[in-house]
Amino acid sequence: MPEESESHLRRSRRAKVEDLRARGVDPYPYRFADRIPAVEAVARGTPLAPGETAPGPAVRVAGRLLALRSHGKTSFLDLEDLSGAIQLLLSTETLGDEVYRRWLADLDPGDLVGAEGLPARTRRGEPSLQVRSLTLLAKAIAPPPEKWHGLKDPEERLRRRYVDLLASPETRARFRARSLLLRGLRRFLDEEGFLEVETPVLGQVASGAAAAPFRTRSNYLASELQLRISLELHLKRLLVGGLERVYEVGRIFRNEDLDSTHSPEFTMMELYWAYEDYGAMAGLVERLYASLAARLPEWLPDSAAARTAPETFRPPFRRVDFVEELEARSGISDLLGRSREELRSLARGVGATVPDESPAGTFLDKLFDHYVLPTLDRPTFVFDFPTVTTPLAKRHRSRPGRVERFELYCRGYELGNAYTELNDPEEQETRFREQLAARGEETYAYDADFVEALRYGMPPATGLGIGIDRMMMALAGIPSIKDVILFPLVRGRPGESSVEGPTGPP
RNA sequence: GGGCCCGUAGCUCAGCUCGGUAGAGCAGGCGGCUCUUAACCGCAAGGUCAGGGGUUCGAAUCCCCUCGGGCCCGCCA
Repeated sequence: MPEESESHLRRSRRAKVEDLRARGVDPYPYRFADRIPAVEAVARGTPLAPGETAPGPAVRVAGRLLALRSHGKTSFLDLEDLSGAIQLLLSTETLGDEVYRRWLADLDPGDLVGAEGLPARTRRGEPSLQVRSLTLLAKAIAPPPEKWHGLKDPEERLRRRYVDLLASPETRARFRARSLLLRGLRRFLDEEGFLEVETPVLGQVASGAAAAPFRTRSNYLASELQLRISLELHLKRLLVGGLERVYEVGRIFRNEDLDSTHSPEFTMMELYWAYEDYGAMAGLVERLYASLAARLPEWLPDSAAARTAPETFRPPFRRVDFVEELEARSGISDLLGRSREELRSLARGVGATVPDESPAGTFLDKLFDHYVLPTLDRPTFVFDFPTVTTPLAKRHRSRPGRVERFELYCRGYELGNAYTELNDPEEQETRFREQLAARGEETYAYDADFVEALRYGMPPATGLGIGIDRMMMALAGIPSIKDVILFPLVRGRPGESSVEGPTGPP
């Protein structure tokens, strides 16, 4: 526990804890069984007439006290659990003067309590629980945020997400929706016959994408390790091994900035499907998004996104060709016939500031981002990227200079990236070497064991990658990635839980 | 990496332009109230004005530095 100067609020609550203990009451008891959700308790009271109390049976609810409104001999307490809130009705009439006063004196907003009582409606018609017994389940020493405004400070909402969650039903609903979305995704893939697998986070070299890895060290191996930046190369090894349809939902790590659409650790879903190509994959992606969007109203009710998503993601999705669409939007002809220098000056012309020595594909990507991306306001597959930036995809079966790859875009978000996978070991080796030659540092690391795996024979296959955080953002209409990650990376503050002693490589 | 903005009580915010004893609401304490639901009424209390330095008779306010955060741009899938 950090030493912090105790506010008078905390002192007062701590004093109540001591007082409870002195009276033999455990402020942190072990269990409160047989409770029903608050909304269900509300439903039991709703059919009653105003002023009426049900004869029975008694019900039990548990949750956090939001507000206490005391009127002398009657008091109203709002209790909230994950399902919703219910009003507790306390009166000297049912409890007796002494017990009533004792309970009110013991309790504060933020406390966790269990209540048993009879469903009732107040004279004003509010469904309530006429309380017979009340049990403190955990005394809150720290006072909750203000009941009306909640926790607004964006920094505190991230640093102390638990306070954001306890104070905000909207935040709880958002993260619950993320969980349900993930469950829906797994169910869909399971039903399609895919096996969920787990592959290593730690390895000698992180490959499968172009990104700076986090580095750490194994004491056992006495060597540097890297955290994965992609799931791809291990999952393809599983295709070699005969698992045929596999997917993984896992955290990957890229040593980059945190901004509204990037997080240094984020959740990636990748799947690999033997004996199919990227055309089949486009069909699967379409069905996947349509099925998830259709259920969004159930997962995140009362949201604008839930109302529009089922229609937005109704198949078939629009399909465009990377080069044709870019040429049409930009008015530039013969893009693939142009030199790297020409493409660079075209990219510079639209404000891109990438390094001069970047490969041609980088300049094409910049042009695409400028001319085409803003026009993709409904789900659109972009097909057949130029070969240059995609070392893991198979060359297009009929179009020179292209690979069999598509990305799905919607409203500026990339919602999926798929290839017909390269499975020729010699070509894979060449493409890795070209990458290394072209860019040096941040590029696809050469993974010799992966090439060796391909030499045993990887079936023809298609693969897909979807960033789950962005999928959640796009479906639920949330503009910042920090709002879909429970505990985003934040800078440490002096004096806060620092690690002592040696912590890793210098 | 560049620019703009923010940090005041546990929480939500005034006060800063134009320097002069630190303010409100909620929450907490005491008292009152048998139907409220942002309950209400009365009384009393609550501050490292993010941190450090400077200017000044005097700094929450002006200047500089540091820390933390937000937004935009750039970079990065």
